[in-house]
Amino acid sequence: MPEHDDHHAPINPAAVPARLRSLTSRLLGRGALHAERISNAHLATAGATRWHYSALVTLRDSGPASQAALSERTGIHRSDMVAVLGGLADARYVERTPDPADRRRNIVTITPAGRAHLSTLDRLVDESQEELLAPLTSAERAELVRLLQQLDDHHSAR
Amino acid sequence: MPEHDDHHAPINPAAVPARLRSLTSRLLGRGALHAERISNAHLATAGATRWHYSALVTLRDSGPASQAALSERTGIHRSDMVAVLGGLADARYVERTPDPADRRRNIVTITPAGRAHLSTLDRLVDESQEELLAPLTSAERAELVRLLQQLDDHHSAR
DNA sequence: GAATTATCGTTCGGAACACTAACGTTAGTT
DNA sequence: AACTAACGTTAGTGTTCCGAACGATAATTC
Repeated sequence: MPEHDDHHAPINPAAVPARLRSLTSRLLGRGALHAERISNAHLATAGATRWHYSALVTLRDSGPASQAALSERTGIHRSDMVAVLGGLADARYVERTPDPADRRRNIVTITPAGRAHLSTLDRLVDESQEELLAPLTSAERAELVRLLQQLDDHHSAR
Repeated sequence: MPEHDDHHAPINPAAVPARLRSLTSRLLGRGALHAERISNAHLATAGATRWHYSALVTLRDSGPASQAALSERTGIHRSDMVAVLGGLADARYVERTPDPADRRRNIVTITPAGRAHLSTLDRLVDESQEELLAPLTSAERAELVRLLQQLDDHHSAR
């Protein structure tokens, strides 16, 4: 007969050790997972992914660009960019036209339909960030962004 | 003839748009990637991975445990834990013995050799954190850990 | 006590992600 | 002219995270 309070007690009831709990690399991984799940869930309601969103935002805010330039700006690998733009082009959210000045390149441009779609995605992303950052004050959110940017800038530097 | 300063200039030289640059979910993803690369590179010099490290630390700091308990504490999926412990057991860093009180369970224990190995890994992980957090002051590192813990605690809560 | 329900370790496989290699095409360099 | 390099594209690899299912065992319910 089982004791009700010691039911499924593991050999040792201790939780995550402090060493692990305060490991920044681990916390970053877990934070990224949470963020990824939340963002994908929201964006999926509009049939989009984070990659689609990144590409569209970059096209809107930094203007038309070649696929290589888009890759560099978004961090999406150029071999993955093909499918992302393929999907966006199929939905008429972007247009791919050959660059007359350099025939190796495509000039990718966001369409009016793409802008409309993007404004929906913008809203979904805002909701994602709100859900993700719910436990933090707005000062804390700003500080977190600042620290993460410093980290990224440092390690992305060439 | 190419101009040397405009060599490979993309259609539009603008960089990552601000909207993208300050997106916390994106920054978390990039930070996690940097952290993962650095940690793996260091741990690989001792033939280990982050999973091996997490398991060993948890066994040392929280004591012997079943595989299910280990899974819960480390966040490693129980189906992946099998191979991790298999590797550690092959190297004699842990021992898996059936639990006499519950024959479904294995009791996993870290061996003296495992502790010795772990002290090496501890050093490598410390070096990883130092490399990862190089651009931050020690106050900033503490603040980053605090913020990330708040985030993780909130989203890991059941 | 028998039948059901749940947990354990384990195997298999899938989905997403980041990336490499290679190719034909085009441009730039020597 | 010959070489080198970048472009978009396809195919494929390794890792990570996860769900499904299984036999074995334990706990719960009738």
